[in-house]
Amino acid sequence: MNAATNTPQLEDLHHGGVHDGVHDDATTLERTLKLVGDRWSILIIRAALRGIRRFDDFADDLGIARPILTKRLQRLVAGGVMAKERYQERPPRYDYRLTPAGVALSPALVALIKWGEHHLADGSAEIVLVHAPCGTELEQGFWCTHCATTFGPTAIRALPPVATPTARDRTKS
Amino acid sequence: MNAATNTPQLEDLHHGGVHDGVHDDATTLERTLKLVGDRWSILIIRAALRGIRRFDDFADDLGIARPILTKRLQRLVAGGVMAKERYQERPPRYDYRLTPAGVALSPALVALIKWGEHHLADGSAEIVLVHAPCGTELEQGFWCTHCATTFGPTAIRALPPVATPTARDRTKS
DNA sequence: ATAGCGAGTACCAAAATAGAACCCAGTCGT
DNA sequence: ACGACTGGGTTCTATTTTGGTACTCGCTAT
Repeated sequence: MNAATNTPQLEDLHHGGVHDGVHDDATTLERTLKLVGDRWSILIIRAALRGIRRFDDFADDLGIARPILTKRLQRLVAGGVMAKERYQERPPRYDYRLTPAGVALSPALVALIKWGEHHLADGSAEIVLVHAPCGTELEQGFWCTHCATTFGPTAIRALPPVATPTARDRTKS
Repeated sequence: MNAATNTPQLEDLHHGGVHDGVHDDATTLERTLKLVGDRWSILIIRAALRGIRRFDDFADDLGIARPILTKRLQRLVAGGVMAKERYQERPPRYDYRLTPAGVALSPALVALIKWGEHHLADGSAEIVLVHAPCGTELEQGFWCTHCATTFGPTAIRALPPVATPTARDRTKS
C-alpha cells in the first residue's frame, strides 16, 4: 500500500476508497459541498452572519440573480443551514436566518477568509478577524485536548470511527 | 461554545458594515470562492492531500469529467494552490501537487469535514480526524494568544486592518 | 509496427446561471 | 376607490458551465 508517502498525513481523509463501483462515495464532504460548495452559498451565509435576513437585501447585497437566490435559499433551508420564518403577519412576509447549524459553519468561513487574506490578498489584508473582547487577531487551528497542544495539518490523521480499512492502493507496476 | 446563536456577532465579517452598494465587494472571500468554491476543487485538494498527484488518478478517484479536471487543475495552479511539475523527462510527464498555500487550506477542509460529520451525518460519523501522535480526536477552533483562551464564533469581530477607513469605502455617507 | 500509457482536447448534449421583466397580495397616499 | 409601492418571489430567454465519450499526441516497450 502506498501509506507513508512524503505528503501530508491527511492521506486518508475519506476513509476507504476502494469501492465496488458504487457511488456511496458520496461522503459527508461531498454532501457538504453539494450543499454549500458553490460560489454563492458561502456568501449568503456570510451575509446572514452580518445580519441580513430578507430576500431583497440578500439580492442587493450579493448582486446575485434572484432566481438563483431563491434556489440557494431553498437548498440551504432544506439542508438545515437556514430557516425561513414569517416575520410579519399582516402582509405575510418571510425572512431567512441561520440555524445553529448554519452558525456552526463559521469555522469554515473563517478558515476561508483567513486563507484568502493570507494567500490571495492584493496588497494587504482587507480585514482582520479579532477576538472581540480584547481585539487581538484570532488564531485558528487544531488542538488536542489530550496533549494540550496545538498542531498543524501534517499532524492530522483521519480514521474511520471503528475499523481501519486499508488506504486505496493503486499499485500499478 | 456558541451561546446566543441567533445574534451572531460576526455581523461585520467584511468590514463594510453599512453597505455602500458598491461592488468592490469582490472581497478576498469572493476571490477565494472563485478559486475553490465549486463542487470539485475542494475534493481535488482532499485527494491531493491523500497523496494523489497524477491526472488520471484524480480523474479515477473523483469521477470527475476529464475536461473539467483540466480546467480545475489549471485554475488551482493559476491560483497558487497547486503546482504542475514534470516528474519524468523522457516521455514528458507532469503531475500536480499542493503548494504550501494549498496545504494551508487544510483548516477550511477540516472545518467542512467536521461540520458535515456533525450536521449531515447519516447515522454516525464516517471518519474522525485525530491528532496523529496520540490518536485523540482533534478540536478545531479559535484562540486568542493574548488572552490565552479559546472561544467560539460569537466572540469574533472583523476589523479593517489599520482602522483606516480606506477612502473608497467612505465615499457614500 | 503496434499496443499501451499518460495527459490531455474536441465535440456535443444537458444543466446551471445571469438578467430582465413580470406577478401577486397587501398597504399606503390622496 | 385607485394607482403606486413593497416584499418576495416566478417566467422567460440568452449565455456559461458542466458532463460524457471519443479522440489525439508524444513517447516507450514488445
